[in-house]
Amino acid sequence: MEEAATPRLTRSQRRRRTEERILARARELFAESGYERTTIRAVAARAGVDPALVMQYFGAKDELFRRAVAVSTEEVADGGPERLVERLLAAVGVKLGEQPPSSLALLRSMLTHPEATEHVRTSISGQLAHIQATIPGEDAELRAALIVATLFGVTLGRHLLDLDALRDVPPERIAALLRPAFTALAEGQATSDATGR
Amino acid sequence: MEEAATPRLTRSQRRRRTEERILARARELFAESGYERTTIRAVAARAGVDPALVMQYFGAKDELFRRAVAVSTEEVADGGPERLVERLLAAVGVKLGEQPPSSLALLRSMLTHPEATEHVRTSISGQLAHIQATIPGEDAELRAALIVATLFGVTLGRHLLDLDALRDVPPERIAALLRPAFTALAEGQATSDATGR
DNA sequence: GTCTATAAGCAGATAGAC
DNA sequence: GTCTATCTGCTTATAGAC
Repeated sequence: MEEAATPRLTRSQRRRRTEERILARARELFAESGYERTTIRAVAARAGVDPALVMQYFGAKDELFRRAVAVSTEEVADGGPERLVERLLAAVGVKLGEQPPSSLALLRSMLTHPEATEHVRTSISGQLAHIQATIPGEDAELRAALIVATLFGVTLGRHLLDLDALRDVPPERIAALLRPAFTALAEGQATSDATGR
Repeated sequence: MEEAATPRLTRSQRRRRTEERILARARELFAESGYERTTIRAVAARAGVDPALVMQYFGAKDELFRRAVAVSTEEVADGGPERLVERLLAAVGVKLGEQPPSSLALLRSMLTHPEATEHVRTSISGQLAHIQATIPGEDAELRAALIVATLFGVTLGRHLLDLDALRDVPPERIAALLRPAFTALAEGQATSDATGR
């Protein structure tokens, strides 16, 4: 419509790029330091823009965080009960490979940022319900919860606590060791007399 | 030495009591909201004292936090390899019973407060080394790490994320379901071919 | 459209009155 | 010894100049 000299990128394209860059840097910082310790100023500095611009684009810090963690909701692949353990181990592989920064950002703040807590709780409940549905027996819910908790603990230990014993281990080795444990949880019989009573 | 009217509590006793009360309330708040969101003012308000008094006693917020989480380093009871699983399950019972507020305060901030992260990492490494020493085979370290991670995940899910599926379950039931899984991790053989390669 | 300047609020910490 | 009043610094957020 106008006589613009057709720049290589239109304004809206440039805007989108800048926005994406800010978001990427925000994810990094949220993943490193959590919600509270991450400042708009630091995000802006790392993205090479003015702090006011971040506010202009995202309105408020809450909103920036929400956008930064928005992507991350995974699903455990569907399937019959007999292949459950294999699918779980595949999930282990995924969780222990490269985790997307958006997930790490969410996990990092999950214990201290109420909204993040709720997000994680919902996500876990979803996985749990899904696994539960393919486990037989009346202990299904608890068994599913223990499986999810294990997955959870390993992911945390590796990516957020950086435990030496987990950090540099190939996912396949972990999956191999976890297989009998998951099998026991998913299919095994409960042993009574846990307390020696 | 002096003519004091022997009050029911000496000044130093009163002081110690007040200090303990502040510490207890601080633990509660740190456990609920984490380090960042807990303010000296809020601690003082809950303890019914003046904010300046808290500073007087503890000097700085960091120091208050350090004192609040100081107590919590547990040990997995010692013993030979053959009883390892039973000792682990006993630890489950402990971890799933009432957790001391100092532990919860530490755990709540473990992902976002660098000092807390380090504290937890050290504590976990200690447990890990201990368990590792009683597991045979060359996978000992990794197996121990997976056991600790599981314990960790369950504790977190129950006490900090308040997962419905874990919150109200008697520790004995959880221990019973966990036994075969721990046995598999502590004594079982690794199955190869985790990736289907 | 982008940035400068600044407002407004809240935190931890301090100095000094009582 | 305990509290009042305040300082200093840092944050998010806004208003307005360029």
